[in-house]
Amino acid sequence: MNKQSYLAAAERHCLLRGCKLTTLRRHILELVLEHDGVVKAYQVLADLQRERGVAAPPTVYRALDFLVEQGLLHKVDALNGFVVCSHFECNHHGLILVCEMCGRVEEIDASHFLGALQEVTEAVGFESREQNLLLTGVCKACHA
Amino acid sequence: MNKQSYLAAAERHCLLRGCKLTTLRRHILELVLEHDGVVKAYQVLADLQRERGVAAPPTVYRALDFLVEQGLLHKVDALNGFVVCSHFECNHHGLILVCEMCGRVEEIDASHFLGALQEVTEAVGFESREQNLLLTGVCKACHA
DNA sequence: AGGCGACTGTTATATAATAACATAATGACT
DNA sequence: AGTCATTATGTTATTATATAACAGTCGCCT
Repeated sequence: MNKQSYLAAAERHCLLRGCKLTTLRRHILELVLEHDGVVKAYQVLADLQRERGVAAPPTVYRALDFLVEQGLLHKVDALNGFVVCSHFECNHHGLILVCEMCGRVEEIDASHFLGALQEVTEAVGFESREQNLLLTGVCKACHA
Repeated sequence: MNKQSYLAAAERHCLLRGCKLTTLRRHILELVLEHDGVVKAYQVLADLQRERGVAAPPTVYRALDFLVEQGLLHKVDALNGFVVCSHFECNHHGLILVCEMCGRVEEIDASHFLGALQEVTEAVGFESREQNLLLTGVCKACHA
């Protein structure tokens, strides 16, 4: 999916959910899209400053948090970063594979798995929040 | 397992692996054991300072990194914290459940599961590092 | 117009982690 | 014992990540 159609889909997605993809938020989303794979908040901040002059951390963090909340981005805790979600429209449980070498990200659907996972945790009385799982490793390209 | 036998087991573990559980590292491990669940590096630092006077972040981080490397602790990225590993002796693939309410941690074995997960990732040519998975949610006690 | 709610701007600060270099302890070898 | 290399720890400073708190703005509703 190219950036334009992604952004259009994101617009629709927000409309459906009754939330506002404002100019700023859309701008931040575009900045994230400019990069392959995982992007850091302060990288986005730098990009924003380059295009717009001054900008402070909260501006970026608030927008990123919004985008995560709407399912448009995932937060990658292990790397203190963010990555675009490629299947925000389907109700999915993604498994996010992050390459340690190149930083690129692959998101595969693992709904059946994570469903089973949920059963395991429920067996011990633990109610896990819906979330995406993340694995780090080495991708096909870098592994060769 | 109580703290004393845990520490004794940790000693053995390190001996077997040919690495040194020095006084400092052991001390840090004890400090982590003092807490239930997830502990933060700066909390450990504060504990250490209380007992020993001055101490700087690298002292703590280095020890924590060592303990993670030896499998005695897990790093909990989502919370910027650390938690003791309760099964460092068996070669396990743990699934770590962190309660958002109380911060307590439950580690269950999910080897079969994570083995299957590995197959899925290999199918797309991704070689995932051995790692423990972590889920956040609400534990039995807090859920009631 | 006025007021409400949301979004955004701004300043300051809290929290987390590491770089770089100095010193000390350990162990191997002669 | 002496020396050398290696590992571990101490120390200072800095970088990186994230949030608190408050001020201003904008759109929208009545």
